Amino acid sequence: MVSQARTPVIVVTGPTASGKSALALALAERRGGTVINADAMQTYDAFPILTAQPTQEERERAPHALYGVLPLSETVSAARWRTMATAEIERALAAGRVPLLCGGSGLYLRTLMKGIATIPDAPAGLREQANADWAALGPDAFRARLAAHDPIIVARLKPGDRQRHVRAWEVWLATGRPLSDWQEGEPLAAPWRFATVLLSPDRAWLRERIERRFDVMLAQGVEAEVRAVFDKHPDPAWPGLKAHGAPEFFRHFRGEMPLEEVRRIGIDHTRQYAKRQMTWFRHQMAPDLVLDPRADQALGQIEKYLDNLDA
RNA sequence: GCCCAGGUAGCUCAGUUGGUAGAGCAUGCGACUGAAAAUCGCAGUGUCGGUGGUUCGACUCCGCCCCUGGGCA
Repeated sequence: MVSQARTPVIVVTGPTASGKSALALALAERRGGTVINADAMQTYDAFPILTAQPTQEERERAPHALYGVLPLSETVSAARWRTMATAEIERALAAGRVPLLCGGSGLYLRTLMKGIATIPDAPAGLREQANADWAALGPDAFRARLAAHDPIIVARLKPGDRQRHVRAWEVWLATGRPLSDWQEGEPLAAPWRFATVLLSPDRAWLRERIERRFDVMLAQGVEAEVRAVFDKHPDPAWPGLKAHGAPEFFRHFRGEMPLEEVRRIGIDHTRQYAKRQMTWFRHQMAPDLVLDPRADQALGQIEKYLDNLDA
């Protein structure tokens, strides 16, 4: 048994449907770990099936944290997740357990490991107004208005990138200080050592797996799960409603799309997301261990690596 | 069998009065500092159903054939 004081925080990441959860659970069982969710969508409580959260049985095999902890009406962000994850890591360590981050939100993991600029929260409603401005003014005028206060950020952003322009404007309005200026500040570094494991699957294999998983979700009753939320007429702006497949199911419920198309588009979007994740990991991350999830010895390789760290 | 409408990128389709083609989606590649399952950027690809003809030149016009959908028998 290795000394837990020397054991780093373990990070298991990779594209969606690559087998992160199963691997993390196996590791947690063998090392006395707590699995901590590092996936934005899985923090919401509304779509456990659609977002592929661990099942009840799986959660009984080892402690799990940050799964389905926020109502759909709330918004997670990288910084908010970092705060929650930090608390969970500390709690696990205090209980003598190995913190095991598991998830595919690359930005969140980077925010935790390398930090992010500290910026005050913007008052509610500002973002909504900024989005409305973008629609009313059009990209060029919105951009010009922002450039008058934060030329640096405007130079960095692609002209069509509504979301980031809106964010920059919101920060300027809320703080009177340019976002580019805030970002100059020293990010808070995490106090722990991390051991990062990246699952890097073959694309064709993953594409097929994503399709199969969608069919499994259908068999498990995702349609009813999404329907229950649809029937409550949620605010369409809630970020949690963007889980792959949810917008398509909504259109289906409105009679605008056959189920077969929901399936097709849901699968397509998930595959596109997996591609974006792989691009992110390839260029934004330097993992300690890169594994092919198809390999049976993946678990063994990780344990060997961890044991060598402690030796 | 006859009539009509079609056969153009992987899919759905556009293509002005003849000058060898282009959108959306899909795909590939990339960016990424508080919505990240988000938000964006860039880039392919085509025996224009087949075949003969008219023409300097045919995806565009004409003949024949094949296939698909609809209608009439």
